[in-house]
Amino acid sequence: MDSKYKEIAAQPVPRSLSAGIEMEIKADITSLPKRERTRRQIVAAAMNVLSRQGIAGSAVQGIAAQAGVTAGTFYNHFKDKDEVIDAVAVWIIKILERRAGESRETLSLGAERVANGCHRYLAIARNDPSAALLILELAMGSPELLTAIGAIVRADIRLGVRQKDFKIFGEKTAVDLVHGLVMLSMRFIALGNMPSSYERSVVATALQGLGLSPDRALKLAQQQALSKRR
Amino acid sequence: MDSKYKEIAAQPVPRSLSAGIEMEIKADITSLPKRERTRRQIVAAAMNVLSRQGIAGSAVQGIAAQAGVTAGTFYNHFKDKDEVIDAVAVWIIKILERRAGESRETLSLGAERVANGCHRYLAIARNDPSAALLILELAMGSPELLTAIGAIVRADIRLGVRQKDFKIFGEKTAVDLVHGLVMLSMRFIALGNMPSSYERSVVATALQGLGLSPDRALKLAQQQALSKRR
Amino acid sequence: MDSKYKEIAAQPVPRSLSAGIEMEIKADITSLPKRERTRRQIVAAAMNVLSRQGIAGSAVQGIAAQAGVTAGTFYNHFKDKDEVIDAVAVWIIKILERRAGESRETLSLGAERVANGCHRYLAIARNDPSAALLILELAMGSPELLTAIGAIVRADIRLGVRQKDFKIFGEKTAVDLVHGLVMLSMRFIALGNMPSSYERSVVATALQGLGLSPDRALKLAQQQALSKRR
Amino acid sequence: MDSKYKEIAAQPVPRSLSAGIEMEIKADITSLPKRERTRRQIVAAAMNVLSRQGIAGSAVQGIAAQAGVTAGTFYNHFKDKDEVIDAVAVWIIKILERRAGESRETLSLGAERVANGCHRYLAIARNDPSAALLILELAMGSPELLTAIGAIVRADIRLGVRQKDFKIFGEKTAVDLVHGLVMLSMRFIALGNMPSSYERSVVATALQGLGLSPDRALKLAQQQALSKRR
DNA sequence: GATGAATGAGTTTTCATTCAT
DNA sequence: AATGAATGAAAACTCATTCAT
Repeated sequence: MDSKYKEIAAQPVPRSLSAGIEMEIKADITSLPKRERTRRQIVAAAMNVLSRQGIAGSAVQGIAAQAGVTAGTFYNHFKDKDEVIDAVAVWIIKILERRAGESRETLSLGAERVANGCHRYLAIARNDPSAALLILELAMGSPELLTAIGAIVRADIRLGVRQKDFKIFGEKTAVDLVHGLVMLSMRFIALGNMPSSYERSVVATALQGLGLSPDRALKLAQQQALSKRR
Repeated sequence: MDSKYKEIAAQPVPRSLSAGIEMEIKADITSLPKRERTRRQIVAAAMNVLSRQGIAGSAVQGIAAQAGVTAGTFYNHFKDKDEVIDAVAVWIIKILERRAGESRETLSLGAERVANGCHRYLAIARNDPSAALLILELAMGSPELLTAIGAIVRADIRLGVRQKDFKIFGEKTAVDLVHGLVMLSMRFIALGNMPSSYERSVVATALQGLGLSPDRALKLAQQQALSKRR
Repeated sequence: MDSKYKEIAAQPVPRSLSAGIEMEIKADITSLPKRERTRRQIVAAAMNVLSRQGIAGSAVQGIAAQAGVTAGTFYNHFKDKDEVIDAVAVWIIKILERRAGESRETLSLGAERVANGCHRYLAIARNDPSAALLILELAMGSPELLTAIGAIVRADIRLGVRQKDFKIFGEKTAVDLVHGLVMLSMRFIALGNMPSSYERSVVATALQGLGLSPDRALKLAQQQALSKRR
Repeated sequence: MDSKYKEIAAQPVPRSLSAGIEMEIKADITSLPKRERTRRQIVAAAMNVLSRQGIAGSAVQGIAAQAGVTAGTFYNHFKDKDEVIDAVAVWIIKILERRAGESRETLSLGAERVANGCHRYLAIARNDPSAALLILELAMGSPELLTAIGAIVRADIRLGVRQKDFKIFGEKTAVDLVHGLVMLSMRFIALGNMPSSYERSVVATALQGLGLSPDRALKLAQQQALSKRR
């Protein structure tokens, strides 16, 4: 029965960042040529459905229904299921990069930027657990997403090293440290309900791992924690 | 088409630790009563198939075929796919714990133990990429596995703290640091082919994240790296 | 083996009322939009298969094959087996009601109507044993069908009571009397081959149970028996 | 998994007539030779499981588990599932006949006996709905059970006719009247909760259908209703 | 470009039944 | 006689994908 998928589509999404990402994908969609408009609608719908049901649990028909089109239309725009998943990943990277760019502008220290970046990711997990879990799931599946996200923090770390704040054993390892810790913490935050003190502790630990003294690590973690939402 | 599953079963498994784990599961299987013997055979087969095809990509039929029984027999022993996956996870934990226990006996310092443990996990990724990826996938799915594995390193960290080697912001965060970094690195090692210098760098970074000075971190990382195989 | 279901579909249906009901369901099907057309085809096929094989003995695949579609298509139209069975029941009620309405128009007495109704059901059993058995099976499974059919005879009984023909102990019990007797007789007629005198005897007994004198009961039973076919 | 069936077996049976019949089947089982003892145990278990889960919903393995034996043993005693169902039917007939015999001894009038018999069946539905539903289900499947049970009431009706109480149109039809009404009422009682006034009304209606005057019918229905339990 | 309808290959799961011990 | 283990055939249901209109 097709109605089944309509039902899934009808379920309200709790006001959340997933809706946030979904909305960003659909932003100024009206100004686009028709073909691109439908495509975007489908990608946004996929973002929505994938975060709610997980990758394996999502069906093309569900995504199509959520987008308000039929499965046939889906295949007019995407070769197969994987292709739309890739498209979602690409959009997520794009959006995360933009957000990262926005907040980094005002911060001059690499350490600050790293702290800020970590907090931003942890906030996603807190404010929109399902989007966070989707990001993690995507990251597991495609090393590209991992690398892309890594590129951002890599630049910040390099800056921090130049500023003599960080002492690291290798750029890649340093990125992995931050990355690994943050992703694992995102999972815990998204799944359980960790106290917000956990988030600060995570960020401080990451900074210490990059070579900061415990004191400075903690101080920076606190500082950047302030601007929480988003 | 049933032959499909036979083909899967027939594919040779590259000489690997998965075979290693698979073999450990089947060790002294002959001395067991028949029921338990079959059950073990299925668990071992599941270990084999799951690592080759991933969790979502594995079918009960395939596991049964690999075990040399029919799907019906599978369901005589396990309620469903999830149950056998849990059984695999339990076995993996058991085996990892045993291996961890063996090597820790000779090490008195928490820092040494942590270094050694990290190296051990990274070695799994190097020697048996698919088993490593399965472990990672299992860990993503069930926080219990995560916690179980975490318990081992947690004890080592606590020891290191008592010995004034580690300076941490919280036990959980410290565990997550090690865990997150090691798991991410395992993925990279399993997927690409990282140089073995990467492994040392990873371990050193983890130790520095726990509060060790760069020098000692690096030294310990080197030291424990020696006993690689296994 | 898929051919199994094709064979079932290929078996000729003995010229019968089941075919009758099946045909009524498919009547003017060509004028319908495609989706509804297929749906009807499946319901008609279900009617066919269910009467031949019983509810428990019927498989979705068999119904689909009989309808000339695949099982997948079946599930595009019905959530599960139960849903198509319900649809069959609804159609049967609809058809039985229509038929009842047609013959009642010309009869002014409640007693006549009851006699006529009973004969009509018994005729189904005689003319189309398997359809009758299906109706009985459906009635056992869902009290709603029972109630729906009951509503028809209930009105007739009420009329007869107002006309001082019937003396009953309660409307429900009266309905149950007619219902119980007719359904049981339908079974006997459908299974064995009872003489047509049995049918008259059944109707007379029902009328006597409703309070008619033996003479009038028998007379009415004879009278209404004349218009047999259908 | 086999444990599944053990769980079913472990569910407590509400104190009931089903347990009653089950117990009667197992009565003085200890004095029997081993082979017969096991057989009885299985039949009793079948009675238990069939009433709880319906015929289609019962599995051989469940019956075996309930009997405390394995499925293999089941097949040492019965050719197939149908055979044990037949055996249950046979036992039910035997028990119902015995009970009927017990209460009829004291009643001299056919009308009394019929009234008493009807009440006895309705009481089964009230006191043990699931056993009643099983009896009905069995009756639908095998005309033999129907006939066997019918034989009892047939004798009573014949007696009533000789005593000039009943005026009927044929013995078979008269039996069917009683039978049909009682079985349908049993279903209603077993499924919903009908008031006990319903039972009296049912019996009165049956008697009126056999030719009794409304007054006598009602009086006898009341009279025989007194000895309810069992 | 979009639709809606159909497909068919999977996949899980259940269960009556067999059989060596 | 009983067991316990295994079997294999069938059934329900899902879903990615195709295609004529």
